[in-house]
Amino acid sequence: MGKYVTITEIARQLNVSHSTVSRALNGHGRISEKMRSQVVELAERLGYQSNSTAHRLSKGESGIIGVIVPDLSIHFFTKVIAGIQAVLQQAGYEIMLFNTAESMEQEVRAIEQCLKYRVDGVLAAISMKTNAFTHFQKLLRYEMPLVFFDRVANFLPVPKVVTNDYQAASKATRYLISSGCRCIAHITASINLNNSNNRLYGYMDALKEAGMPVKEALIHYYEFDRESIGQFLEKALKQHPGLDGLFVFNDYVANYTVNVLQKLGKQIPTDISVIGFSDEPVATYMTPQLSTVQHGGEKMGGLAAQKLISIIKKNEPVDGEKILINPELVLRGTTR
Amino acid sequence: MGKYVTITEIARQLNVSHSTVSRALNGHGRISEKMRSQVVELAERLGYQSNSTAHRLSKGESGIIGVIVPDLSIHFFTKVIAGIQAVLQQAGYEIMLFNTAESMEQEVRAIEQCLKYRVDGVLAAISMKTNAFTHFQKLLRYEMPLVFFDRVANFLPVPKVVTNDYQAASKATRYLISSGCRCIAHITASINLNNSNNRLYGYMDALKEAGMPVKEALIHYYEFDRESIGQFLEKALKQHPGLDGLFVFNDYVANYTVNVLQKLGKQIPTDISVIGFSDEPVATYMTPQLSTVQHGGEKMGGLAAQKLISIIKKNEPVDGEKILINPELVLRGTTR
DNA sequence: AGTTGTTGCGCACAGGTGTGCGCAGTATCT
DNA sequence: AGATACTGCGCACACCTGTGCGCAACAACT
Repeated sequence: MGKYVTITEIARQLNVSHSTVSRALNGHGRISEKMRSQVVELAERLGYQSNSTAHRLSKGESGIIGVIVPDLSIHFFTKVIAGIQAVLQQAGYEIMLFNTAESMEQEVRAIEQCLKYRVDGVLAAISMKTNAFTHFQKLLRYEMPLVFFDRVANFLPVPKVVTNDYQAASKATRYLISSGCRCIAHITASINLNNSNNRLYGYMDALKEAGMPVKEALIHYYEFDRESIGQFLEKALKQHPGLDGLFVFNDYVANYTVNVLQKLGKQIPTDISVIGFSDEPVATYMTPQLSTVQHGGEKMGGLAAQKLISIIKKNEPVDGEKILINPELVLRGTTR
Repeated sequence: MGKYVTITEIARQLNVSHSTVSRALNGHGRISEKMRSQVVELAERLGYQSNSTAHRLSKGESGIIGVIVPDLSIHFFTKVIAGIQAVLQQAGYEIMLFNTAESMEQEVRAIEQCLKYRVDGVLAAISMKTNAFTHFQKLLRYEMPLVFFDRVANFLPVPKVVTNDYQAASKATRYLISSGCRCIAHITASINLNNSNNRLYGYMDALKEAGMPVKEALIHYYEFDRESIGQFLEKALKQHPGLDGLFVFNDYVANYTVNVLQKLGKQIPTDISVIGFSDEPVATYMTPQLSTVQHGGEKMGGLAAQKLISIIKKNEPVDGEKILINPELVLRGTTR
């Protein structure tokens, strides 16, 4: 007994019209209690499943939200998706997932599909290779509700949910200071400027705030060449033997850094405290476990989804509002 | 500017019927070249996007595949999804993603939604807490194409794509032997029996095959208590000072184990070779980098998707066929 | 010129659901 | 008993696309 049961089929079996069945199941129009229970009972028995597609077609809503992510293998984004899903599910939406693999063509295609499927809204993080934005503008021309998260196009009049990198970095640095560190180095990334620059400024301002000098010799611009980290640390330790704190822009690199420091004979955190960034799984699998900044992926996803829903529902005027997420410190074994 | 353009609207503007427009755009019926170009031109100008929902409704296909995953934060599953997406996109399908967060209720709900949206097929990995299978049986009663991956229900007559854990473990162990190891220990998990038991047998059989004894003292059953690993290693090294090889059921635990061994003064891989399992990102962030078994997530996703498509398209009879994926060794710095 | 073949397009329906309107039947009130 | 109100349900349309059938117009043939 294969295929789906429709309300028309139920209507046929009961010798009534399909509208009666519809009313019985939804309780919207007037319907006698006797007929209602009769219909409900048969629907139950035949295993009726309402056809969302048809329903949404006639209502003009799809019940689907397009979620566009640049790289699923970045753990952070999976947390964002979890946050998105929790909120959307509450509101009765499902997720159509697009993984652009950092390709602009894929991103364009994803948006095309969102339009074709008459998705009710789009949540997107922009790919690194995206250098034109006509596809997003097209979305806006169709008045499609859109919210950016994490990777945003600042100049588009679209709400954006992003991490407060500046505050996060300053918080981490201030903690290092308050726990007794007197000479704090920072490893930052030379690409992906938006995020890491803000973290760099947060680090520098926290130092200045505490009356500590910012020294170029204590800042390393990482460019995906691991060896440079060992060289940097050896040189920094030679110039500043009192080096006792380190803030790293990313947990994976922090993990590597801890290994290098241990190999150089340093005790973590007794000699040197280390704080990473993102709270990736690797953080809890290190020895000692890594203190880090919780990137707040689920929170970001949840807020972005809420914002999107309120745009869809209340039709609120869309502006370029930027929602900042203040990350939390997660203190584990690499700090005092 | 504003809402969607329909073929009816295009037809109205050209004073023809909507079927003419449909034919012009799809080229299925007979149509004059003049009319065709006229329609296409106007459609282009108005920014026409065909309404997939309506199209699929009339064709009786949704063009959507439901993908049910127990935990997105497990990196392996994101690779599977990437593999799935690559294949499905080729075939013109989109993904509706469900993350059950290892909850059976969520899994039941996901399947309910798949039915409501008249999804064309379902790819599922079962949650750990699933102890009844009526929801999957319901899916089968509706003749919904279904393929399991990684976490499967063996007794259901559904194709399954899984890792060949036995062969993977035996391959890893044989490599350790061939690279000169003469005393090889194994850390396995005491839960999730299916997978880890097969790995355990693969390890044991490889030893026997090489004429080496299987010793209980060299096998540790890990139960998420890290301290036990240090205790196990110290004891094993005392009883078997010649211990020079280690096969671990999971990269994260392997990472921890390498840290412990280094702390015990062992050189990796000079004194002891280590092989992990899964090729998680952490493997490349260790020093030395971890040799491991590539779990083959993308391959698994791709094969599962292909199987599903062939069921949908050719309507091939469904059986409980089990497709095994033979993982590859990834040799890095923790082996000789 | 009449017959046959071909071409271009409209009509009407299918797919499943929801709803405004109206009709018939019953209950209530005067 | 007649007027009014209300109840229960069917009809027809909307949402949008695709297609089988048939009609009309025209070309080509005998």
